[in-house]
Amino acid sequence: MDYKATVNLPRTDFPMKANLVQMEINILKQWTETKIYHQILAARTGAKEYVFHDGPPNANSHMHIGTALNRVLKDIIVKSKTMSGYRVPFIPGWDCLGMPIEYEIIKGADEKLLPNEIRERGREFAEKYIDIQRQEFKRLGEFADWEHPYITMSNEYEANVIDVFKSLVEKGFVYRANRPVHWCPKCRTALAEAELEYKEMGSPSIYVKFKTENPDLSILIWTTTPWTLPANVACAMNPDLKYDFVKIGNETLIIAESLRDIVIKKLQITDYKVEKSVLGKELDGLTYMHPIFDKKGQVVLSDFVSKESGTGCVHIAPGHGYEDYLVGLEYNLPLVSPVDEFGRFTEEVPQFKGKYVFDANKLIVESLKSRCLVLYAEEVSHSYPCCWRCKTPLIFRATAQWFLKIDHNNLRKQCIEEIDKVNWLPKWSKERILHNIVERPDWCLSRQRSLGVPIPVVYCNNCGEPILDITIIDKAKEAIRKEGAEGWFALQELGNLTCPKCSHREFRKEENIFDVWFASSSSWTVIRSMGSFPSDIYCEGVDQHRGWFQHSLWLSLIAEDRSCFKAVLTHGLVLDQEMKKMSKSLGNIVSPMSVIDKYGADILRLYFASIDYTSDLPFDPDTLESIVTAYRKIRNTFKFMLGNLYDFYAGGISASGGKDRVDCDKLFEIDKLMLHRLTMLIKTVKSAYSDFEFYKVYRSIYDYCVVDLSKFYFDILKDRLYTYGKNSIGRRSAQTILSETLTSLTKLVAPLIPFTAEEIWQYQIQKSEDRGQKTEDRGDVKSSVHLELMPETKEVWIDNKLADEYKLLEEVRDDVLVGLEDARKSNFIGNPLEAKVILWTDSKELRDLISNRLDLLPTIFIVSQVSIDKVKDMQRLKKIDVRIVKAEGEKCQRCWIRSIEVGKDLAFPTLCSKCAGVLKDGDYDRTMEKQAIFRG
RNA sequence: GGGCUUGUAGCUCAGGUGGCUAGAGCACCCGGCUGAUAACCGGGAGGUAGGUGGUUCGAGCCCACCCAAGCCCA
Repeated sequence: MDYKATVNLPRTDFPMKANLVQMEINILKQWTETKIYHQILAARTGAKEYVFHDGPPNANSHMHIGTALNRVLKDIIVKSKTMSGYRVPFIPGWDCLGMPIEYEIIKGADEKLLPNEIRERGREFAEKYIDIQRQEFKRLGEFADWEHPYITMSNEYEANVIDVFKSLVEKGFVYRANRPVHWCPKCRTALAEAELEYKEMGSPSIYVKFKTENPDLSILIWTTTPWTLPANVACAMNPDLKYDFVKIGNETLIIAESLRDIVIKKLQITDYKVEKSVLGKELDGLTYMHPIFDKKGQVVLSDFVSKESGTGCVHIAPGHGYEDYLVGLEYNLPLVSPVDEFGRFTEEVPQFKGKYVFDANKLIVESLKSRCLVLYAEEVSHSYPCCWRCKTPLIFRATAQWFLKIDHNNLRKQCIEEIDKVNWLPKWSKERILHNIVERPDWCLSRQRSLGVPIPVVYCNNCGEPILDITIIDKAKEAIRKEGAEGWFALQELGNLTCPKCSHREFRKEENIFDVWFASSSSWTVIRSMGSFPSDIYCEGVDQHRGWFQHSLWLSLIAEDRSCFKAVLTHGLVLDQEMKKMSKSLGNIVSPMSVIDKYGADILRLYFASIDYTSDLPFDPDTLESIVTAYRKIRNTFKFMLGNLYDFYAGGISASGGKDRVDCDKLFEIDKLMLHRLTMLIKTVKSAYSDFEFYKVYRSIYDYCVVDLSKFYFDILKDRLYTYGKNSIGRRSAQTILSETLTSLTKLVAPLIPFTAEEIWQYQIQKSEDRGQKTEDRGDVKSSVHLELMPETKEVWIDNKLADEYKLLEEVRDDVLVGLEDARKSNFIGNPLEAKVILWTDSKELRDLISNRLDLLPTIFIVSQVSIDKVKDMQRLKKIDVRIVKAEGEKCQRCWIRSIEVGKDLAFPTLCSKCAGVLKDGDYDRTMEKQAIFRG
């Protein structure tokens, strides 16, 4: 007789095959309909707020894989903090200004556009991508206030930027100066640090003599930018470096001692003599003849002169170099910048007037050579800053710009102190930001572009005096708040303003706009206006140390006198499988949406969650496949639990009580053990969430599913679940644990795979309703898992003694499994239930441990019998001696365990006593049996 | 050229303050089961710890240098 129909097999229509893409879209629809985000916030009314200010991605393209990582991490934080009891409003933002979009607009236009046309088209362009990205972010499963994002091109936002500027002006941080900045001669604009791209480029490398008034004595300088020589005004030496007077034939060269040999060798000079050595400071004020013009220059001293490269004598052109500029300030040197916005020499350099500087290099070198000033010339390849958009090599050019004075009012020092108060995660991130703060030059705020927030400044029409005035700024702020940037440009009424210099009353408006970092780094005003300043956390990629993190800090420090974030979480960048960065030219770009459309968002999320994001992370298809496999394993673990709980009434899927639930003290020993392990898992996972260590969350949950549940507990449990009486305490005890585990795991996993967690959660609710459970009987069970709190850890469930004992028992089990495998290999047995295991050890401690629960061991090892005995031919394994023999008795046709009891019950001659008892009581699932009869 | 970071089996990760015969899981190979079945269980093989030196009785761990990769800056 076939007893299969009398076995309590798992029953569920929860699909093994996830069909994730469709399932996610359905759940998404449901979340939209139930307004899940707002529902969650409402449910957390009165709870402690966790302020998480979103860094705005640029609205200029579809979501990149790196953005996907960032969004997933942010959402895991939002969801896990929410489930930890916080109220976590999340206002998404978009950056709509700046070169990336402006460049696209200009590129796509047939004709030259006016600034307001660029702004208008930029707006349309950004709006399009905000919508696209919003859809993509939603598709990732992100919870946020999607209908009310902040966008940096909104009137309100731009007015806030002006407001921040006002604070800067009021506190005296803003000045206008002629200063060298990175300049793109093609785009004709100053560029932000972030807009530079270093590329390998060839340049002339020349060693040039600066003759002193003694025609036989020269200073030797080295440069790779000959075109800056017309702007030369000085020659810098290091005060503490030794300089040699090197006599070569009739002439003498001044070269730093530390570089002398290298230089001499380079110049291919064999015969020379060091006449004398002096310290750099002794050469202060020495004059020399300008290499191009008929004028004099002087030696100045500066610490920045390196003893490692060049000649130790540095040609100084304050109009063309930042350090040169600083030296110039110190010595009050003239600022010569004879290059126009197209990168051509002006009439200040009549010899080369109109020549593009990079073309002029050659002419300058020839001119120097003709006057025998060049001792050596070659072509060198080095990395050189280029425009990130048009790839043109940049020049350093002095222009009139607006600056933020970093050292005003001790700001830099205050910033360093503030950095110390912020929690930087990981902690090396603090070093990183400090390096960006300590040495940075004043911030150039102005850009000669169109797509951005206008700088609210006017110039006198008569004398050209720039006027920085609070009332003007206030007027600009109001105009922009009402009508945006155009409102400011259209503004006629400036009050009774008179030029402080010439008293004229007519003015023109500044056409420059703010650096895009200024606009995007004012975004903390968004949370300020919500009364939620500062943010508990900022979370962006490592590259933002020089960008958004840093600039947000400066601005909030000035305006609000404190940092806008309490913690900063940094993640690495997404690279390809070879750890190379993704780029169009390498063709190794992976689109996150293609992954989502093929596998589902939960897979992508799980992928990112599984990797330690603190360093850069590779993205490769093989790993993705392994994540798909891992997901299936996790899913199947849930399916097993669901399938075995179909008849279990727990009194609400997460509640205690319920008629089938077994009290803690009546649970089977191994079930108690699993309660202990579950508790430990919950502890680990919760602390990993709170430390933002999501890969630890993933790994502990995954390992729990595979190692603790699937391989160990479930395997052992099958006999009890399937063959024990349906309502027996043994089966109910197991189900109690399954129920608890199911609920806890679903919650724990919810921030990582929100769709699947929701699917499981609602499936359970649906099942209990199908069984006639009313919604009001559900207890405190919420309609969405995302409304729930993380499972509590109950200290009473912790039993370290039991856990230790089972750790040992599992080691014994491992040995038994090896023994069984050997027996199988020699065809002695097939199924382990054919075996009886005989164990022996000389360790009394271990022998006591196993003999105390000898009756449990067959179920733990999943064999028919176990005994403790010292017999012949035992296999000596790691922990214990093992011998496998044939099990005694006959195979029970229902539970397949061999037992000498089989045959004793005449009513059921092929069953063991346990199974016979179950059948007599009729305590098993009859559905299958009826179907079998019906079919038969 | 400088700062920061990363480098443990094919992949993702473990390995408090140096004691290791370097561990898991996945993938792989072999086998079992057919009552989680487009599942499940078992076993096995896989490593010159990026490299070279040093400190130490002893280094995956500490130090120096080098190599590769990433970001940032010149």
